[in-house]
Amino acid sequence: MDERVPRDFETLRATILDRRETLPKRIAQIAAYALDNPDDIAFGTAASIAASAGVQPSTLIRFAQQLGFDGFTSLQQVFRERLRERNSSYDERLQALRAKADAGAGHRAIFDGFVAAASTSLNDISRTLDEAHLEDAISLLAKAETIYVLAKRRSYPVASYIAYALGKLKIRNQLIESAAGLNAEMVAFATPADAVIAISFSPYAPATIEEARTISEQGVPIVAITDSSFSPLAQFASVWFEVAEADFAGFRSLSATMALAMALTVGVGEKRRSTSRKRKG
Amino acid sequence: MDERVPRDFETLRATILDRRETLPKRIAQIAAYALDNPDDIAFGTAASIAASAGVQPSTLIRFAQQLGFDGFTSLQQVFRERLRERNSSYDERLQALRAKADAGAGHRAIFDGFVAAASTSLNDISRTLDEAHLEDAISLLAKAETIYVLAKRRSYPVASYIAYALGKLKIRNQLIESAAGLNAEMVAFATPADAVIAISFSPYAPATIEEARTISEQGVPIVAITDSSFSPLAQFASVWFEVAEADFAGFRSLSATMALAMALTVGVGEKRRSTSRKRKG
DNA sequence: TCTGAAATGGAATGTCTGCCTCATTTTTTA
DNA sequence: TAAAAAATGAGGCAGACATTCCATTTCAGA
Repeated sequence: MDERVPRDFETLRATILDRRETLPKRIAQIAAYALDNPDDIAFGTAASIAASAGVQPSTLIRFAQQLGFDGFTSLQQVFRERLRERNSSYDERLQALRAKADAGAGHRAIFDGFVAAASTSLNDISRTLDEAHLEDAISLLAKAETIYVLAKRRSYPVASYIAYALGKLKIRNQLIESAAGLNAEMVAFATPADAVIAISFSPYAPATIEEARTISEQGVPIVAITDSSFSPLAQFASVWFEVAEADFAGFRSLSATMALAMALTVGVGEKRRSTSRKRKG
Repeated sequence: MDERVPRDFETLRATILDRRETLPKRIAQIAAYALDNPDDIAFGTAASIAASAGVQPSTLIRFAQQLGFDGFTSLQQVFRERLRERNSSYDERLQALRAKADAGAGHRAIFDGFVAAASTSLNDISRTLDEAHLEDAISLLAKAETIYVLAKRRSYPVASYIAYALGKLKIRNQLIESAAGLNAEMVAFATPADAVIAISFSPYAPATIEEARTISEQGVPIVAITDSSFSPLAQFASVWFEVAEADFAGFRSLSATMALAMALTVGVGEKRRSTSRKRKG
């Protein structure tokens, strides 16, 4: 192997596309197959890949050598590395991006950081979400006459999207925002036949906590989305979800919370539809 | 292999964690290693993995058999499948999840769908974002005296998060919401020394378009986030970004828009800091 | 402490691997 | 068209592979 061997997948890909025209027929056949089915190259054996691509194993090795590798195995490493890297812990990537952004690597690095933070958060919640809690929360909310949505500051965008989605689904809801200063009155309307979605992360907005306390004392069931079991919200909640959002440049991602919020909202919509069908049927 | 063999990685993971306590010492050692280094299991050979984990190859096979597989190779398939799936086009996964949710596969499927939609959107924007546009937009916004943030309905949550973040960064800003009905007056205050971030997706909220038109006629530069070059927002904008958000169950993800919005916000913060440093120095 | 069972280590085994070689076919060049 | 060069196919080989087997150690219960 000389020094010009493509070591990463993108370079390899470019090299192949570049030489495509000049490659012999069978070699080109493999080249096309390799770019179309990179996963097969990564995991298959020379024999199995050759069979899938409709060539002899020896041709596969010649293809690798033509690209400067010393054999099929070296070529395969590049395809494996690609899967590894794509899949590599987002946490590590996030660390690297943070360092890069700190070093002043430009605005693209900041953007990449936010994307990575969002991806990390989605990954995390996807692994940790408790399905039973999800079912419980949806059942609880589906029974409510009015769903109150409670969140301030950083969590407020999520609340506003929930309110928007509930409205679209024609589910009666009330967003409790701080602007108008009428929160106490709004909260007082809630009865045990209603339900609340409350969202708050550390540092917990005192108003959110206070309103949650008041409303829970009125016997209104609460579904909480928060960030740890020590959260003051957790103690008032009938069901609560722990969502760990990764942060970047001092701002936490909302992507995981958003995904959960939308699942709750649409889940309630589905549940209501299927329940009313049953009643009618 | 009987029918209870874990076929997918998550089930396998759960099974291992479940049995962790009851496993023999060496087997447990491998179990821990496998969950910590899944990539090594996927790519390594029985000998190399055993060496890394500090056990004999035969133990590795016993581990696989204890889980119900007929050998190490079968176990390895699960770890390989995991990499394949993770890497497989999110679009395909999303399609599958939509079908699943339509078939009434429960609320977990809905949640997975929103997570996949968010991931797809993040992937897309990561590939397509124009770095030059990002720089232009940040320069433009960094020069503004006041940043007006303009968005309704579905885009409003993004606007509210931008406003929150700008406030945290002590950047003067004004969120133009529909609630108070004072939009016309607010818009009238904007001068060419200010700037606007406008966000709107199809179907474009008429109010957003109208306000954007008015404000651009006043000579105020606009940074737009929208979903196609046919968007009416694009024609008023000095810089505009095309963001394609995947949708699920009728609701589009906001994750890509959020990431871009935060990059703009924090980018402006950074730029202001470095500019003021230069002025002082 | 003794005894049987379970767990472990390590070498032996037969299969399958990648790669080389050489005969044959196809393409290029004069 | 003939000769040379390149490309291809297919069989064979050495080595690496997963797996099995058996001797030894560790553990549990009486």
